[in-house]
Amino acid sequence: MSNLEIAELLRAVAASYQLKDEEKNKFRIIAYQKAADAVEHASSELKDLWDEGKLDEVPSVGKSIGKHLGEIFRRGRSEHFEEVMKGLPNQMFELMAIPGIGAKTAYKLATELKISKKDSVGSLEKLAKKGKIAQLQGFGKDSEKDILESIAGVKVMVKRHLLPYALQLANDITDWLYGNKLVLRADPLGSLRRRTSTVGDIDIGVSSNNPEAVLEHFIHFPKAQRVLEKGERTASIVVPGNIQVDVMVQSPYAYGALLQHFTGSKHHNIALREYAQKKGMSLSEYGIRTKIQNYKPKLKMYQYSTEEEFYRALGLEWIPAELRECTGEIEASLSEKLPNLLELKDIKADLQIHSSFDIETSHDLGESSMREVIEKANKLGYEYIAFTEHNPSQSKHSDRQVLELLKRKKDVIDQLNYSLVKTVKKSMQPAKVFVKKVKKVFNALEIDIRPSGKLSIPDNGFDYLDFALVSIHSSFRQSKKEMTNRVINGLSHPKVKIFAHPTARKLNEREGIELDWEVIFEFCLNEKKWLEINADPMRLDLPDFLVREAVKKGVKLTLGTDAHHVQAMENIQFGISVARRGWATLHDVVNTRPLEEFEKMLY
DNA sequence: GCCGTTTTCGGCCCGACTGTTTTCAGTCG
Repeated sequence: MSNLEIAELLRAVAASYQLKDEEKNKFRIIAYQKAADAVEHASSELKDLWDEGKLDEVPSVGKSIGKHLGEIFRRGRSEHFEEVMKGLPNQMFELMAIPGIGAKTAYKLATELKISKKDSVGSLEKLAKKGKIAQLQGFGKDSEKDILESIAGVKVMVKRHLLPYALQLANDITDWLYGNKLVLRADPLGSLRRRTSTVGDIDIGVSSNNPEAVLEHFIHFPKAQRVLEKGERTASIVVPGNIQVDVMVQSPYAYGALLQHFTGSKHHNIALREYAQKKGMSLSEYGIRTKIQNYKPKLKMYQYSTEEEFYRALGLEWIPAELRECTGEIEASLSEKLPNLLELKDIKADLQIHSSFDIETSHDLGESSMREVIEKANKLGYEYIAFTEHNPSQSKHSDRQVLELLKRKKDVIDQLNYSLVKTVKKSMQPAKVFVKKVKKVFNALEIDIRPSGKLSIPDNGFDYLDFALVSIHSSFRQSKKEMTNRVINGLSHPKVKIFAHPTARKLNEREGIELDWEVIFEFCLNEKKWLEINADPMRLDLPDFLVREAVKKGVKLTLGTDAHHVQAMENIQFGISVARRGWATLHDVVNTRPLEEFEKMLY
């Protein structure tokens, strides 16, 4: 059972309790919902944790739930869960996938209408179209219409959105908002601000003294397909692709509280409020209510215009948005141990770039020339870069031909380096403005690790390289053990320094490979190998939670864009976000080092 | 059912919005 399936099961159990004995113990319901969230966000498979006896490391999974899950892993089912869910129609759990339908509504619909077991959602849709829902007690024409619209939304639901797409959309909306003079500030918040790898909804905070006028303007966003709700302070619309956009307005005096509230994550906010409560404070998007002795309403509301003030009022250092996932950031802030996170300006090189120099590669070649890439690297202020085309395809070449191609590339790069040295010397003439320029380009290669663990170039091919990256591009479904051995073998050559896009995941397309990360981390640490954070928005690989583990262990990281076109070199910002989400500092990332230091680290 | 910076017992985040209601329940973030 996957984590997602377990989370669904726990939610079903929570829903069952909600129907059966809400009054008796409503906190048990919350406990199951919390456990479901925790399981869904867990960074390891629960089955693996259970195997290792580490189930109690998952927060919100305690003795009781842990015992039932153990039973599931051992026997495939839990008697207790079955008992709790007994007598409830299966269809109701499926209907709960429709936004706006919770446990009680789902139960009512499932029991009072003849919902098909096979396709509950489709069946409900048909009945709604016949007007059957509106006839039920407690429902009406409007709720029937809402349900139909929600079902239509579920049907065209697209996968979660990649960061560049979500950022563009958010920018379009804030531009539209700024078209209204009453908007003092508009900021993309939520998961977009936290820079999660993919984004579901778009959340936007607005500072204004006239919320109603601002919301009225917002719902007329030209691309709005329908308005989900509009109140005094918040409104939600749907834009093409069934993407929900939520806007929340706050006065400039209290805007700091809104920024904090709406950035989340949910778990960070809950933890923060629990912490505040112990200090006699209550947090909301309006500010902080604090207990005051001899004060009439007992609680006095304080407003904060900035987030920094808001956190400070709680006795905390401001926490960077990327860290707000309830994974220890509050404790770190409290003890002034927040990491000094990596920043864009720290990066001195891009360590994965594919040029158009044709060495008849096994996978796609880049589209920009080496000259164009160097020019772009100059603009980005880099000190050095690496050309990392794929290895020449093996099937189409003999070893001798591969060596020939590698030599050709080396000759060209040698020439390039020669000309770079000359221009650097020239630019160092006195009285000239010092411009940071690329001083050296490295001759590297991205080499496939074959299923056997062998690399896809002949051994003497390494003579032509400064260093190499290795990566998985085939047979993604090997067992964890096989895959781990394969990768260790692939990393073993002394000139192999970087394990590129280590999980080989493609967001929205395929899961990553299975690896024994403990073994990989250990190997990298001992053998001085580096794990890449691939900044391609489709990859963002190493994923943030593994970056965090690597950083804890002291494993060094590299950032590379995997650019196949100069434009894509700007994606480095997304790699930075992943590094920050993994608590990485400048010291954890190799290509923050100046050229001379980097060269020393290579050998 | 979970959990511990006053606690192994006694708490458990906080508010907005909607529809069907005559004061609130359900859902969501």
